[in-house]
Amino acid sequence: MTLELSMRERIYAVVRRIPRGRVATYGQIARLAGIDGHARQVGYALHSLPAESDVPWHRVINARGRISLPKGSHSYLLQRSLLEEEGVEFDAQGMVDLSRFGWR
DNA sequence: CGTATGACGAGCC
DNA sequence: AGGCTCGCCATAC
Repeated sequence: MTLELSMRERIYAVVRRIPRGRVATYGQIARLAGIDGHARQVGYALHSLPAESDVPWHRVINARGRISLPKGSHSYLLQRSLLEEEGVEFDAQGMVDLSRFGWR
Protein backbone atom coordinates (compact mmCIF):
# COMPACT_ATOMS: atom_id res chain seq x y z
CA MET A 1 0.00 0.00 0.00
CA THR A 2 1.10 3.49 -0.75
CA LEU A 3 2.72 5.48 2.01
CA GLU A 4 1.37 8.67 0.53
CA LEU A 5 -2.29 9.26 -0.19
CA SER A 6 -3.06 10.68 -3.58
CA MET A 7 -4.00 14.33 -3.71
CA ARG A 8 -7.57 13.33 -4.43
CA GLU A 9 -7.80 11.06 -1.41
CA ARG A 10 -6.40 13.76 0.86
CA ILE A 11 -8.98 16.20 -0.44
CA TYR A 12 -11.83 13.76 0.14
CA ALA A 13 -10.58 13.02 3.63
CA VAL A 14 -10.76 16.69 4.57
CA VAL A 15 -14.14 17.27 2.95
CA ARG A 16 -15.54 14.37 4.94
CA ARG A 17 -14.63 16.24 8.12
CA ILE A 18 -16.84 19.25 7.35
CA PRO A 19 -19.69 19.13 9.86
CA ARG A 20 -23.34 19.23 8.88
CA GLY A 21 -24.70 22.73 8.46
CA ARG A 22 -21.25 24.26 7.80
CA VAL A 23 -19.46 25.13 4.60
CA ALA A 24 -15.77 25.38 3.68
CA THR A 25 -14.03 27.05 0.76
CA TYR A 26 -11.92 25.34 -1.90
CA GLY A 27 -8.84 27.17 -0.71
CA GLN A 28 -9.50 26.16 2.86
CA ILE A 29 -9.80 22.50 1.91
CA ALA A 30 -6.51 22.71 0.03
CA ARG A 31 -4.78 24.23 3.05
CA LEU A 32 -6.14 21.62 5.48
CA ALA A 33 -5.18 18.84 3.08
CA GLY A 34 -1.61 20.06 3.11
CA ILE A 35 -1.70 21.24 -0.48
CA ASP A 36 -1.99 24.98 0.00
CA GLY A 37 -2.57 26.84 -3.23
CA HIS A 38 -4.28 23.94 -4.99
CA ALA A 39 -7.80 25.29 -4.75
CA ARG A 40 -8.42 24.49 -8.39
CA GLN A 41 -7.47 20.87 -7.88
CA VAL A 42 -9.99 20.66 -5.05
CA GLY A 43 -12.67 21.75 -7.47
CA TYR A 44 -11.39 19.30 -10.04
CA ALA A 45 -11.45 16.44 -7.53
CA LEU A 46 -15.00 17.18 -6.44
CA HIS A 47 -16.14 17.53 -10.03
CA SER A 48 -15.00 14.01 -10.83
CA LEU A 49 -16.63 12.52 -7.77
CA PRO A 50 -19.00 9.58 -8.32
CA ALA A 51 -22.61 10.45 -7.54
CA GLU A 52 -22.97 7.73 -4.92
CA SER A 53 -19.97 8.96 -2.97
CA ASP A 54 -20.17 9.51 0.79
CA VAL A 55 -18.13 12.71 0.42
CA PRO A 56 -20.25 15.78 1.32
CA TRP A 57 -19.17 17.71 -1.77
CA HIS A 58 -22.05 20.15 -1.38
CA ARG A 59 -20.44 21.69 1.70
CA VAL A 60 -17.65 23.19 -0.41
CA ILE A 61 -18.19 26.64 -1.95
CA ASN A 62 -15.87 29.37 -3.21
CA ALA A 63 -14.10 32.09 -1.26
CA ARG A 64 -16.82 34.60 -2.08
CA GLY A 65 -19.35 32.44 -0.27
CA ARG A 66 -21.11 31.43 -3.46
CA ILE A 67 -21.76 28.13 -5.16
CA SER A 68 -19.21 27.68 -7.94
CA LEU A 69 -21.62 26.26 -10.45
CA PRO A 70 -23.71 27.87 -13.18
CA LYS A 71 -26.63 29.48 -11.38
CA GLY A 72 -29.80 27.61 -12.20
CA SER A 73 -28.06 24.43 -13.36
CA HIS A 74 -29.18 21.08 -12.03
CA SER A 75 -26.02 20.76 -9.93
CA TYR A 76 -26.40 24.26 -8.57
CA LEU A 77 -29.97 23.60 -7.47
CA LEU A 78 -28.99 20.28 -5.92
CA GLN A 79 -26.11 21.75 -3.94
CA ARG A 80 -28.20 24.64 -2.74
CA SER A 81 -31.09 22.49 -1.59
CA LEU A 82 -28.78 20.06 0.18
CA LEU A 83 -27.26 22.95 2.10
CA GLU A 84 -30.60 24.53 2.91
CA GLU A 85 -31.77 21.19 4.28
CA GLU A 86 -28.87 21.40 6.71
CA GLY A 87 -29.82 24.90 7.77
CA VAL A 88 -27.37 26.90 5.70
CA GLU A 89 -28.94 30.18 4.60
CA PHE A 90 -28.54 32.02 1.30
CA ASP A 91 -29.21 35.70 0.80
CA ALA A 92 -31.04 37.21 -2.17
CA GLN A 93 -27.85 37.02 -4.22
CA GLY A 94 -27.27 33.35 -3.50
CA MET A 95 -24.50 34.10 -1.06
CA VAL A 96 -23.69 32.36 2.22
CA ASP A 97 -22.35 34.35 5.17
CA LEU A 98 -19.06 32.59 5.84
CA SER A 99 -18.73 34.27 9.24
CA ARG A 100 -21.89 32.43 10.28
CA PHE A 101 -21.74 29.14 8.39
CA GLY A 102 -18.06 28.80 7.60
CA TRP A 103 -16.24 25.81 9.09
CA ARG A 104 -13.61 27.06 11.49
C1' DC B 1 5.95 15.77 -24.24
C1' DG B 2 3.31 20.47 -25.34
C1' DT B 3 -1.11 22.63 -24.93
C1' DA B 4 -5.61 23.35 -23.17
C1' DT B 5 -8.65 23.28 -19.38
C1' DG B 6 -10.86 24.45 -15.00
C1' DA B 7 -16.70 23.14 -9.00
C1' DC B 8 -10.28 28.68 -7.54
C1' DG B 9 -8.50 33.13 -5.65
C1' DA B 10 -6.69 37.70 -5.26
C1' DG B 11 -6.38 41.98 -7.38
C1' DC B 12 -7.43 45.67 -10.53
C1' DC B 13 -10.57 48.58 -13.24
C1' DA C 1 -21.11 45.93 -8.07
C1' DG C 2 -19.56 43.20 -11.61
C1' DG C 3 -16.44 41.76 -14.83
C1' DC C 4 -11.71 40.79 -16.51
C1' DT C 5 -6.75 39.33 -15.93
C1' DC C 6 -3.42 36.70 -14.20
C1' DG C 7 -1.18 33.20 -11.21
C1' DC C 8 -1.76 28.73 -9.93
C1' DC C 9 -0.86 23.55 -11.15
C1' DA C 10 -2.77 18.72 -11.57
C1' DT C 11 -5.30 16.47 -15.33
C1' DA C 12 -6.82 15.49 -19.86
C1' DC C 13 -5.68 14.72 -24.57
